[in-house]
Amino acid sequence: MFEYAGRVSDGPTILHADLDAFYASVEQLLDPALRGRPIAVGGSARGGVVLAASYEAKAHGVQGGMPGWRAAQLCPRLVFVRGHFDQYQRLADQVMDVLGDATPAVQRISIDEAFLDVSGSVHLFGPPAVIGAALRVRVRSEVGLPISIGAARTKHLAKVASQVAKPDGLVVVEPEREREFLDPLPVALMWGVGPVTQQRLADRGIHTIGDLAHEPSSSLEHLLGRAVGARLGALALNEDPRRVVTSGRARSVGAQSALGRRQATPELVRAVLGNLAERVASRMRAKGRAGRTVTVRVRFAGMRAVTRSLTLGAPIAATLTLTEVAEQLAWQAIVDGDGGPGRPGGKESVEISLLAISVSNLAVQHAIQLELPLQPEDPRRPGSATGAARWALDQSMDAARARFGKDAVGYLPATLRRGGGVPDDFRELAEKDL
DNA sequence: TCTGGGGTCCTAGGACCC
DNA sequence: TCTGGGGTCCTAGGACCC
Repeated sequence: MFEYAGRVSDGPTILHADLDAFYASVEQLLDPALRGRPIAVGGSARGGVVLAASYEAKAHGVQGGMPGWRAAQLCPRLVFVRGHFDQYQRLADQVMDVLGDATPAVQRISIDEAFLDVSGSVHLFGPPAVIGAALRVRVRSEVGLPISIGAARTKHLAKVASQVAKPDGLVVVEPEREREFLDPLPVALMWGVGPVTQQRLADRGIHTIGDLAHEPSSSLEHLLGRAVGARLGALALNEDPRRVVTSGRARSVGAQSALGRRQATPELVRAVLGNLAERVASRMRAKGRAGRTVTVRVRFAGMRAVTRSLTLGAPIAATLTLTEVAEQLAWQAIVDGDGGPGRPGGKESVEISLLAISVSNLAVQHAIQLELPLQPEDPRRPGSATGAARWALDQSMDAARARFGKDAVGYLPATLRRGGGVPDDFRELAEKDL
C-alpha cells in the first residue's frame, strides 16, 4: 500500500473517472452498426443475465444483472450481443494509462473506474476542472470511449459527482457549493446505500442526502447498525477522510458456478468443486499466495443459501487439498441446510442451484512450500483440524454417506472429473487482477 | 418466462486465554 | 461455595459494489 503524499488541499483535487456503460460502449465502438441502438451484452431473450446495457437500452429500463427475458420484455427492439471480453481488458488498460499521465496517484477500483488525486499536478496542468476536461477529450479521441468525471474535495463527493455527470459529462463541485449540490440528491446515489438501506431510510421519511444530513447520528446508528450508520452520517455531512491509495493485495480468492436446478449428486458436487478448486488454487499459486480459511457456499433451488467455513492450522494452495476440504464443507452445508436425513423437513433428494469456494486469511507463500506433498502429520491435512471440527465433519460426512451412498464423500476422491460449464470469457476476465 | 461472477466489509455469538 | 472483564479468533449470515 502506498499513500499518495500530495499536499492537503481545500480545492476539488480528487477526481473520479468512470467509463460510461463500459461493455456496451466497447461493443458500439467495435461495431458501428450498433451505435445509437439499444443493446445488451450477455444474456438472450430466452434466458441468461444481461451484463451491461447501452444508454439507449437503459432508457427502456434495461439494467445490468437483469434476466434476458425481462430485458427483451422491456425493450422489444433490444439487440443481444456476445461480449468481446479480451477487448474490454485491453481498452480499459489503455484508458488507465491515459489517466496515469495526469498523476501517479491513480487508484483503480474496478475494470472501468478509478480515483485520481491531482493536487500535485495543478501547477503543471491547471485546475482540476481543466485536467478533467482534458482527460475526457483524450480518452474519447485516443481510445474512442465516453467517460464521465467528477471532481471534488473528497472521494465520496467526487464519485457522486461522476454519477451526476453521466452520461459523458464532467461535474466539478466547488467546496463552497457542496451542500447545495448534495442536499437534493436521492440517498441511493451514496456509496454504500443499496436497496435494503434505501428502504429502511425511506420508512423513516429520509429520501435525500439533505434529509440524511439532518438526522442525528445516534438515530442512524440505531436504524442501520453502528458502522453503516456512522459512515453514512459522516458522508452525508461531507466528512470523508479517505485518501487516494494504490490498490492493495486481495484479501480473498474465490470462484462460483451457477448450476440452474440440479440434483445434489456426489458426482455433480465432486465435479463442480474439483473444477472450482482448480481455478481458485491455481490463481493463488500463480500469485504466490495460500490461505487458511476455506468457505463453501451452497445455494438451494429457491435461492436460499448456506455457507460453511473451516480455518486450517496452516495455509493451503494445493488443488487436491482444497478440493477435499471444500467437498466436506459442501456436504456439511447441504445436509445442515436442507434439514438432513431424519430431521423434520429432510427430503430424499436436494436440488441446488450454485456452488462456490472462497479462500481467505491469505498469506504470502513461495512456490516450493506450496508443492510439498502432504505427510500424515502435515498440519495442512484437514484431519488435523481441532477435534470438535473434525467430529462435526465426520458427522456430516456420515450423514451424507447414509443418505447418498458410501461413495458420496471421501478424504481423497480417486477421480476428480472435470465438469460444469467451460469457463467462459467473462469468468476469465473477472479473474484477472486489475 | 427465473435470476452471473468476482470481491469487501460488518455483525453477533461462542470459544478460549489471561 | 461460584465466579469478572478484556482481547482475539472463528463461524455464519447479510448488505453492498462493479
